[in-house]
Amino acid sequence: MENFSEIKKTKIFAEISENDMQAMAYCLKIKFKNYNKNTLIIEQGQPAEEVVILLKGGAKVENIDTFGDISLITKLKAGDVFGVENSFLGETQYKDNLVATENCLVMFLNRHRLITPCENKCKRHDLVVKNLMRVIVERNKALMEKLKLLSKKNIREKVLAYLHNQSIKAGSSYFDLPYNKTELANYLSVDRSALSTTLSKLREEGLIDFDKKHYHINNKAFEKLQ
Amino acid sequence: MENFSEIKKTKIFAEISENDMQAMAYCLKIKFKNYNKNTLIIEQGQPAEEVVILLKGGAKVENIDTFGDISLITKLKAGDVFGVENSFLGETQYKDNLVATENCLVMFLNRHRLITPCENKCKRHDLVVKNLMRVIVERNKALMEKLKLLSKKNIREKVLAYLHNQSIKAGSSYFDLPYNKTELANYLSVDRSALSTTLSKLREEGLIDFDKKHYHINNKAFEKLQ
DNA sequence: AAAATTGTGTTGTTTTTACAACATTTTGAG
DNA sequence: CTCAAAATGTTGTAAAAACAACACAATTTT
Repeated sequence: MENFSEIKKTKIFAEISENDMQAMAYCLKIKFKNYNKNTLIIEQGQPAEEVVILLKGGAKVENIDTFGDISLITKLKAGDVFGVENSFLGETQYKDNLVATENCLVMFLNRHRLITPCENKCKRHDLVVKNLMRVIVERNKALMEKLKLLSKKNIREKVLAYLHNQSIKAGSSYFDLPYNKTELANYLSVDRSALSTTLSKLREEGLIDFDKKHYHINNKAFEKLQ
Repeated sequence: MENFSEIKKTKIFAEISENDMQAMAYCLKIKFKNYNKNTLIIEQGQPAEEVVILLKGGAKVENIDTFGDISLITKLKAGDVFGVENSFLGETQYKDNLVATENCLVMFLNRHRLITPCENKCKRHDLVVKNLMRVIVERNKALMEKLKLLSKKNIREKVLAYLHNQSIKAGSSYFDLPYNKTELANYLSVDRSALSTTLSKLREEGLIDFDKKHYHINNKAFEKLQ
């Protein structure tokens, strides 16, 4: 099947065989499309008729608020999903922009077909729904984690807590962030230059070290968090 | 069935008949317990073996961070659910405190039984899973909404955006908040006295008005948000 | 390889926030 | 109803953040 090697790596179609996938392809009205770097894949406010899966490349999710300010919600990599919540809530508009940060191959699924398992025709549809659920709950967890970050009193605590989280996830005190400094400031909803100052101070104090997107957090910093 | 009038009002058992409920009761190992006001229903860090449903009364969800600071996550009312995400992610610890803010009647369900529909025995189990999913997606949406609030640059914008949201939800420019000023400050992660000052200023400018938990947002304020 | 664009760190200034202290009001328990 | 506890609004001060401007570095484009 076309692009199956990428499809099987996605969170939603994990554990699905090529045969089963074939059976579902028609039912889910699967479509594929390529996007060039820096092009808009989904525009905030447009009718949300499809669930979007990133098969190759990378993208970012952005939100434009009523003041026109743009904030970076998150970055997506191959296998990640966009617009799932809409399906379950029956919401008819995408609430964020999806922008290709690299050349992308994108898969579209009909959102109505996705959540209502069809009789007989496609066998493993129930497993897909279960996978979907997992994706949503994981996002839920990520959102709560970010919420805790943004609830911190000052930039210093936000940064330390974020680096601490990422370090835990990487399973090492050395780790890479998906963001450059400008993006990190945006992600943490703080001023870029203020973030830069804070990072420099933390480095000066020997609590952290960093180079480009590569970071190291010292044990001493962990202690500060206890 | 015991407490069925409350159970059928919950989000998870919406549309379930008393007969079906009866059939599920054993399978889900349903238990009931009463809690007095200001007592701890669930303690952060304890083993998460059950999903908690508030049948009567009110409760608040709090999180204690590594610094020992307590933040108010949300308030629950009759019919609301706690600890569902744990079930899906197979997480073994509750990540927040659940505290009764009034005398409560609480229902506990076995988390393992909840997400794995049992064969034959309880008929409408699949509908329950669907309801659960809806609950999670709705919470997801609420989390994203709060995230957008906390991303705002200053208290003024946070408050205006929050009041705007609540006004939309209420479908009127007059509405009640579930929080007093102290709790609102906590919810928005800002200093209480700073919030108080901001609210006073907004009232002085004629953008909003309020008395206790009752608020009114003026059209002028809406315009500021465009 | 050169040029243009974007990212980064630093500094000084202005604005906003947190913090602390207090008087007053409201709430809730007995 | 009374009294204690909690919530609220206000003020002044200290701390932190946002903002703006800039030089330099890194990256991307051509």
